[in-house]
Amino acid sequence: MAGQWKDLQARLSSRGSDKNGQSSGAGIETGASDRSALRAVTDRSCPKNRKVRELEIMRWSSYFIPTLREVPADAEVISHKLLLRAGMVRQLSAGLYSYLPTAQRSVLRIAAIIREEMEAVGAQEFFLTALNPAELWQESGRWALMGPNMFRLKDRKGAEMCLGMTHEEVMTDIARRELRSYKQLPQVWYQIQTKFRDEARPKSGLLRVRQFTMKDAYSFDVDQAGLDQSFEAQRKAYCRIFSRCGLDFEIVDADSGAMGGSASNEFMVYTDAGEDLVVSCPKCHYAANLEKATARIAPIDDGAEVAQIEKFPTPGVRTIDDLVNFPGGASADRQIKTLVFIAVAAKGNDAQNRPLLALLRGDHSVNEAKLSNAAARLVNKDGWELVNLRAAHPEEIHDLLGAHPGSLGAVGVKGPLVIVEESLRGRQNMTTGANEDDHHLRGVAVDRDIEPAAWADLRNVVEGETCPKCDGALHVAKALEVGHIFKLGTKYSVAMGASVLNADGKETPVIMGCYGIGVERILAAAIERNHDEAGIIFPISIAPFQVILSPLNMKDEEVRNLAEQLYNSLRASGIEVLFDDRDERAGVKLNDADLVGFPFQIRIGPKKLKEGLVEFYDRATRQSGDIAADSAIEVTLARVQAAYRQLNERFV
RNA sequence: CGGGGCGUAGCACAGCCUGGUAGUGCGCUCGGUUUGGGACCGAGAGGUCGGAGGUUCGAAUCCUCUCGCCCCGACCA
Repeated sequence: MAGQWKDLQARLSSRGSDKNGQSSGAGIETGASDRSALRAVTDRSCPKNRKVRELEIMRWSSYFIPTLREVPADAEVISHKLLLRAGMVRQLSAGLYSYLPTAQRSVLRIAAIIREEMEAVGAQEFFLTALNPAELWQESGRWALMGPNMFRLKDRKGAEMCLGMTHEEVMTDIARRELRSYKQLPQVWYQIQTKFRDEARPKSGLLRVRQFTMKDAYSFDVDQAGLDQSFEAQRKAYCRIFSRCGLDFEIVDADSGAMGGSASNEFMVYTDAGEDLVVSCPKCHYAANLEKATARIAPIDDGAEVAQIEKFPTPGVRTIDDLVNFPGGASADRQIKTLVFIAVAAKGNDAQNRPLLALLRGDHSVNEAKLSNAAARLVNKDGWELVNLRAAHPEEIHDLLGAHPGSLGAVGVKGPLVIVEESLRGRQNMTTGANEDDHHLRGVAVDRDIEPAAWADLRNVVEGETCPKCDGALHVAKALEVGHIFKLGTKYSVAMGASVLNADGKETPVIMGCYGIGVERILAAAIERNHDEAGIIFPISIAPFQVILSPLNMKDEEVRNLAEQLYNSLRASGIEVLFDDRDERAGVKLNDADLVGFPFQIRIGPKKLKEGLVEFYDRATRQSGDIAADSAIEVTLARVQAAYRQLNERFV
């Protein structure tokens, strides 16, 4: 991995000067590929205008950065507020955002980093259509599974279409048509594409949206060992991508959810704006999404088994707490909590609603992802597929158990599937509802009195419980998912018939992996993690510009002249510089620069210039220092390079 | 989908309860004075009050419907 990284660096540094005299030398990454493509067109079509256009495009007076003084009322999370205030994005509709030029520059730079790291592990870039025919999704079974989260439409002939939420089906379709032999494998294909999801509730600015950019990669291998290698290569590439983007992240064990498959890792960035909870151990490397996390809990001494269950009246008792405080009640960890769910299952065109009881210790809370997995396993046994799992309505509960929530239990229950949480194994002298309003049972022994259809881990781990791997105390924190890698296995290749002949001449389904990154989430996460009261503090690798050049008084001729000079020299040195040539007061320029978060600023003021000095300002530390005006280029280059080194160092 | 909140000038908001000439700050335009952390003075431009219907002599204001946005929950590769 270190070797690959050095190769990459060498490639970057060996990039020559282009024809406009802009050099990408000195190892400074400029996201040059997109820009040079643009330039090539301009060069041919309008050579005379090119110079004018290029000079003006990096001048704030003509560049579009509509910063806001006041915070828009609709914004809640910090990244959303700052993206709006910094003039980077504007909202078009719920969950739909326009990226203005500075945001687009950042997004392109993030995409460029992703491309470099994908190519470095041998992944090949595709460009697929966002518009997909329904048939493909029907083949994989996800047409039904995705439900209302998928944007659907009909073409003029009435054929059903959808907007892609992800591209397993399309990639698998290409694979099945073209791949014939194990000799063609492995293949790793990726794209950076717009995805559409009709989210029930878009929110938090760019964090949960209905249209976004995703890098999605798919690997095709002939055997499990190959998949393991592909998976590992992606995992390492992801580490480099997020590091180069300046993000601190945690790799966590994750639930595979509707994607199916076995191993699954999420790349998480800790932030309160995130919607996931990560359980981590400070003593070892254990980290898992709450949906997957486990913990060891202390055994509880239940005393000697009593022979008889005893029903007793509990007027008005509705909650676990009520029963704790009720005379003759029980502590929460000696109660059995009974929750009723409806599993919606399908088999072909048949559908059925199956009631399901989840039993947990009174002081534990149910984790619906775990419950859903357990329910799916049960339902699958009979050849059905779990479509949905929902909490039962109060009327349904009463019809089923003859009592209202607050007095429910599973003792003697025959009809519904009963799933019992692992921590209830062997427990006795427990208290639970009697399925008769205002009555409970005590003296319940789980093994003796309850008939489980399955045992399962169903509960949420809580702060402070013991790590499953060591004796550390677990920590729970909010986090944002920026990447997710799966070992899919053969779910799609079997469903859609993608197979090759192996070395023994036997037809075998290809083994797949899929690997996703939310591009704009990287941008938003970087802002969540890097900001202060003045604004954004961009990591240099993804900043819209590396440097802002700020003459503090445009009326002063000497200031103006030096600024022009420095501007040209910086550009010639390959620095991405924005020239704040606006005729604004110093305060406005300084505040705007801090708000948008350019990593470095060169400030030219009339007084210091008389002594031959300019100021070099570091946005992250908010420290500035005087430097000789004629050393400004040298200093800037050194600081920019040092900033990149700092980001890259973790993987050398 | 359930609960809550909000739609009035580019932005942030007041006015609504108690119906009668649509306002404040910032931003914008012009003139002048200023010029190192979001200047000051003066003069201006800018609003179908989200939309439709109703009540009324008269509706931003009251009533009904509707659309949109935000937040909480449900949901979420």
